Amino acid sequence: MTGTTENQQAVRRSDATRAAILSAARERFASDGYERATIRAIARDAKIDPSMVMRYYDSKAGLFAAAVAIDPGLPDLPVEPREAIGRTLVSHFLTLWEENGELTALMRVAATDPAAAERMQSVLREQLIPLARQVGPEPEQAQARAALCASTVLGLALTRYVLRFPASMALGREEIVDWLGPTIQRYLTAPTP
Amino acid sequence: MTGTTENQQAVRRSDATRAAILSAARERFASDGYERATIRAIARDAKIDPSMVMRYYDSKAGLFAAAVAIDPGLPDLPVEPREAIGRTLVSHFLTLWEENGELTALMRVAATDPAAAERMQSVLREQLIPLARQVGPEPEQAQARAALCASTVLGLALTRYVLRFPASMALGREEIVDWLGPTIQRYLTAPTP
DNA sequence: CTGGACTGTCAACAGTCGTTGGCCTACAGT
DNA sequence: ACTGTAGGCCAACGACTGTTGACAGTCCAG
Repeated sequence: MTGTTENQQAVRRSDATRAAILSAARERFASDGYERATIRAIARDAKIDPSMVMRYYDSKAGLFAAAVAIDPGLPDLPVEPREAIGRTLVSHFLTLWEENGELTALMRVAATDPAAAERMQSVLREQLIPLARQVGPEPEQAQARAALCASTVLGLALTRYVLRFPASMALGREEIVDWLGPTIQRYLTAPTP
Repeated sequence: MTGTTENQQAVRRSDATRAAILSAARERFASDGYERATIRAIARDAKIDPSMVMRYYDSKAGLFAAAVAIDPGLPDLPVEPREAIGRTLVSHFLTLWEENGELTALMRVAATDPAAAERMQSVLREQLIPLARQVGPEPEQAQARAALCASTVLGLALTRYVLRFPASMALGREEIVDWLGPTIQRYLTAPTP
């Protein structure tokens, strides 16, 4: 056991270093992608030796996994009133992306790494499809409806946070909710066209 | 001059090799992204020596530029009837993406390479914004409307061709046009919400 | 005070990458 | 037939990568 207490969760002296590594890794992965974000560069940012990264996170893949571990927390969304679910979802996703830079990193990497793509898909499978089944008509169409919602939301994230199109970054938060809200609402609740 | 004819466009003996390199490069870039698609692997696929790639395309960057040179050809789209522009655009984009695998390669690379991202943005700037200015009300909002359309279409391409979400790949062509068509139509022609 | 575990540094390994230059072969123009 | 040039292969360079092991200082428990 380490630390000054006998608590089950020990406070290690290296926690600050671990956090510095993780923070630097998130920035580098988000801006450079997986391959171009080198362990040496991350270590330089965190002002430690590259070998420390290996000691604390085993490998580059392990570091990435730790850096993008995040929970979108969709299940806690208020489903009522049902006619506002579209705007609620869009608004929730906007804050999620703006608060967590690791989502940009995850998406940049997912573009070329199947494992990261699978991780993004799990959000759709475990959170968006159940939600579509819950609020939409014809539960057997929940897959299609959820896929459309994912494409809408991820499309905005792509042009705004990953590709950084000026025209997309210029959109105001309210503007986005006003335009995308009804779209999501229709995908989730409208009858099949 | 080379070749058996005196035409202004000489037929070089190496044209077959050039084409083989370009084809192999498109496949590798599309499936692996820029960094993981090595010149050695591309050369192996094309059954030639890696140094030939350098001879014909100068560098890896030059090869990539040649591999993703493509014209979306939006300007020739029929604008009439105006109430069908949404479905027309979606349908056009679908065939475009399904016929040209290099678009997937371009998007995969654009996720981490600013130059490729700029190239994607140029489509929006030079083709989508003018179209929005042409068919939509309030021309000063053409930027925002075009950005929303780009996010819609690229979002579908992302989930369907890049991330390959099963739920998105399961959507039929008609289904996509039926759902996304009205969305694009609204983004382009509806009054500001 | 002392031993051992923890935090950190340094140098090096083995592999891969893009890229280069030399060399051989085969074809085309004269 | 002869020769210059283009097509192609081979071996190697230098740089950079993830990863490893040996070594030094630091802290805490006994």
